[in-house]
Amino acid sequence: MDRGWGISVESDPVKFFANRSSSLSLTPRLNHIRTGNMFPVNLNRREEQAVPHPSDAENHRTVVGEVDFFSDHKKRSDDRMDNSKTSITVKKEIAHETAPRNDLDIINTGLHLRTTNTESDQSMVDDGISSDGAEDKRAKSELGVLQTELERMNAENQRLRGMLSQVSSNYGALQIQLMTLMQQQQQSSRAETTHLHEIAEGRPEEKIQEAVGSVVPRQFMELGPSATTETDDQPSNTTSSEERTHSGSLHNHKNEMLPFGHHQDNKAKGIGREESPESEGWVPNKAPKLSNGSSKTSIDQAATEATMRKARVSVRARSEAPMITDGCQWRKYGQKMAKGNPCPRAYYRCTMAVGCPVRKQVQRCAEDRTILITTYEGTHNHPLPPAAMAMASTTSAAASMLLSGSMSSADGLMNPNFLARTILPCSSSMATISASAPFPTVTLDLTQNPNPNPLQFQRSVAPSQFQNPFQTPPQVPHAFAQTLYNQSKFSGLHVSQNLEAHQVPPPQLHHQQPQPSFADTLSAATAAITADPSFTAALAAAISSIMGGNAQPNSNNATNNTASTTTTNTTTSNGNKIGGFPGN
DNA sequence: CGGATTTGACCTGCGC
DNA sequence: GCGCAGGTCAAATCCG
Repeated sequence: MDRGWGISVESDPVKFFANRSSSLSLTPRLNHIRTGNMFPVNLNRREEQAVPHPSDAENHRTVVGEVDFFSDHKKRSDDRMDNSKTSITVKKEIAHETAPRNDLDIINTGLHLRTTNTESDQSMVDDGISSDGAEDKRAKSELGVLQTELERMNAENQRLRGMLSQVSSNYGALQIQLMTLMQQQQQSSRAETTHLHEIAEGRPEEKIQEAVGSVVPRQFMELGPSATTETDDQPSNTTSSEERTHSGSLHNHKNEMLPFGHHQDNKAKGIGREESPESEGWVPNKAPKLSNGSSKTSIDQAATEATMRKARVSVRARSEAPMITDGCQWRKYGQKMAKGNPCPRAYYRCTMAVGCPVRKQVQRCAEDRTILITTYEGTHNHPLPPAAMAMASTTSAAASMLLSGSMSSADGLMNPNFLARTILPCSSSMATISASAPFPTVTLDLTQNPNPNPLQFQRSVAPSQFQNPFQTPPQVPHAFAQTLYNQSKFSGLHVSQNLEAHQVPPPQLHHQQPQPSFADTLSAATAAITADPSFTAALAAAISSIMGGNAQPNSNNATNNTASTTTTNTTTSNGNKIGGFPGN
C-alpha cells in the first residue's frame, strides 16, 4: 500500500509533492506564478485567501503585480513602489489620452491604484509645503530598499517557477511510469486470471481463495478504473472496454455485454422502464433476455457478468423508523416475503426525477429487528438535494470502491462456490465487500459502533456549525468530504493498491494515512446520517457548503454526480443475511 | 382527484 | 420440466 497510496498523487498532487519537497511551504507565493495547464496544482483556495485585496487583481498590468503575495506589512511599502511605478505607467496612458486631466484623475485612471503616497503628496502640494530634503532622502532610500526587495522577490519568483516546472516534469514522468506499470500489470493479470479460473473450476475453496489472494489484487489494480462504468457518470471510455476485453478470458464469446442501461430493451415486456438511454438506467436484476438467441451461453454469461457489475451498498443501521431518511423521495413499488426472514422486503424506486434508475430495498434483520437494512442500487441521474447528498456520497464512494475492486474479482467469482470476502481497507468490520452475492455488495454495518467516531463525528459537526453554513467548515466534515471526493475519484486505484499490498486480509492501515480512513469516515458519516434525520440535512448542507465554499473544482464528483447507493445484501444463497420490514 | 401504497400476478433465473 | 425465490408490474385501494 505504501506504493499504492503513493499513486494517489493524482488525487492530490500538491500533497504528494509536499512530501517530496519543501517547496510547498512556499505555495502561497506560487499563486501568482502562471502555471497554465501544465500542472494541476490546486492553488485556488489559497489564492482566494491570499489575494483578498481588490487592488491586487487590478495591478496586473504592472510588473509589480507579482509582488502581491508579499505579506501585509510589506504591502504598504509595495504600494508606494506601485505608485512610483504606476506613475510611469500612467504617463504612458496619458499619451493615449486625448482629454486633458488633472493629476488626480491621471492617478486614478482606470487602475484604481492604492496610492498611499498620493495622499501625502497631494497634501504636500495642496498645503504648498515643499518637501524637505530629509524626508526626500528618506523616501528615496526607502524606495531603493523596496526596489531591491522587489528584485529579490522577482528572483525568488523565477526560482519558484523553475521549481514548479521541475515538479511538473517530475509529475509527468511519474505519470508515465504509472501508466507503464499499469499496462504491464494488466497484461500479466490476464494470464493470471485465466489461471485463476482454471483453479476455481476444480479445486477446493481454500485453494481458490489462496489463488485469489495472490491474483485478485492485480485484478483490482487492473480494473480499478472500471469503477466508473457503473457508479460514475464519467465516461468509462477505454477502461471499460479493456475490462470487457480482459473478462474475455472468461467469456470468449463475442462480447455483447452492454452497459446496464442498454439491457432494458431486451426485455420483451419493458413496461415502466423509463430509463433514459444516456443514464445508467434501472436494469432488472434478472438477466436480460436477449430473445432466445442461439448463443445462449454467451448471453447468459454476459448477463451474469453484467449483473455482477451492478454494485450495491448495504447499510445496516438501528432504526425504529420503517425507513431511514436519506433525503431522497422514494416510491414503493413492491413488497415480498424473503425466504428465511419473517419480515417482508420492500422495494422502492427513486421518484425525484423521471427515469431515475436508483432503487432500494428495505428490510429488517431477522435476528434483530431493530436493525434496518437498506440496500441502494443504481446511480441518480438528477441533482440531489442537500439532504440527499450525504448518503448518496457515502454510498457512491462505497460503491465506487466496490466496483473498482470487486468487479475485477467478479471475473474469478463466476463459480458460485467461490466466496471472496474482503474487508475494506482500514475498516475493521464495519464495511465489508461481499462477492458471494449475485451483486457485489458493500455492507456498512453501523449497528455495532465499533469506534467512537460516529458519535464524535456527530457531536463535532452538529451543534453550531450548521447554523451558519458559511462558517469555517468543521474539520471532520471537511476531511469527510475530502475523503469522499478522493475516494470516489480514485477509489479504484486505492482499493487495488491496498489489496495489492495486503493481499486478502488487509491489516489496519491507519498509520499509513494522514486522513481518516475511508471506511471509518464513511461509516461514521453514515451512522450520523442515519441516526438523526434532522442531522442528515444539516450534514448535507455543511458538506455542500464546504465543497461549494472552497470552490473545489471537482467537489461535485462525490456528491450528486456519482450518487449511487445500495441496499442490504440480500445474498441469494443466504437469505438470512438480511431481513426487513416493509418500508411504509 | 391525483399520488402513493398495497398486493396478487407475472416474469425470470436457478437448482434439482 | 418443475418448483422456488427474487424482482417487477399494475390494478385496486388508500389517503390527503
